[in-house]
Amino acid sequence: MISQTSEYALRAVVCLAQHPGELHTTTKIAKLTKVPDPYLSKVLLTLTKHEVVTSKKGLHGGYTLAHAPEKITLWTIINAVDPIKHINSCPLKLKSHGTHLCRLHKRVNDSIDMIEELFKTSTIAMILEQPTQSIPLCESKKY
Amino acid sequence: MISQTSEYALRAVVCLAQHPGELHTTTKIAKLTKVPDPYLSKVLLTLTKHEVVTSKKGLHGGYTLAHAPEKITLWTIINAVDPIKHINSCPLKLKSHGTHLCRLHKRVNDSIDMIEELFKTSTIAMILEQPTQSIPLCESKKY
DNA sequence: AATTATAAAGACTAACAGATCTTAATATCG
DNA sequence: CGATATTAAGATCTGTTAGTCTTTATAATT
Repeated sequence: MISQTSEYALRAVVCLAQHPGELHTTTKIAKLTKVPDPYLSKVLLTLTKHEVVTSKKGLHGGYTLAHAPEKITLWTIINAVDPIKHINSCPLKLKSHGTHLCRLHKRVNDSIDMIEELFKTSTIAMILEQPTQSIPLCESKKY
Repeated sequence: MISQTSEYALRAVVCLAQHPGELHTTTKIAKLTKVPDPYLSKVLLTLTKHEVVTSKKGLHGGYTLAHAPEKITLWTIINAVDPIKHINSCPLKLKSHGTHLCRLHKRVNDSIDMIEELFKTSTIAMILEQPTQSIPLCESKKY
């Protein structure tokens, strides 16, 4: 339902949010999030371009969040790496439907709208809010 | 968000539902739904195996719905060709999370649950209910 | 029985997402 | 300045999904 890339991006951002202000190298994030290191570097590059995270090059460089966790939604992240596609016009290209979807495509698109809305109203801060039994990315109860 | 294959399957079933009782060949459905003919035959095969449609071989054969449109939901169809995968346990395989998801994966899985629920409560009969401005698959107002 | 139209099945190809590897650019530190 | 650790960028490999093609099995008609 959501792509592997999106899942990885979410993990990376959550990881950075758990250590506010600190710079993390790709390798470190990769280990903490269990994402393949070289692939993660691509994902982080995309997140940088979309200004979800900021990067610092060179020795002692790394990544950090570009904004406060309250300002970053799941949608921001997903949309950066793998944008949600809405059905804006008839997939069959029927002229008479045009932008006025039939019930079938309306219904499918409604579900997409619904998910997008949920993601837009879910901030990283909410994800980090204590306490639940499981802490994102962490094996124990502390992080 | 939903796969191309699912979209094709939905179209095919809607198409059959619009002509109740009639047998349709793959080629005919392909034309009406604008789906590539040889690929559609694969999709229809899957739908047959999941008893969404029934097939009749040989001369004057074809496909028809296996059940009344009221009994077939969008979920039935999507689940047959491209099942919705839920997050049942921690994608990072963290032992302490196990089946108890953290907030991140809970939130993502909630969205999947939500979509599934919408699809489960959407029948083909509802899709065909008259009238809206656009009739599924049809260019004009008549079918 | 022969012919024909059809679904079923499987082999093959193409495109794309996911994942890896290599090199270049850049910043820090001694 | 030179060495080093890091991101940036791009080339390449791989596996999956989408799409095509060919052959086989089956049923109806003549």
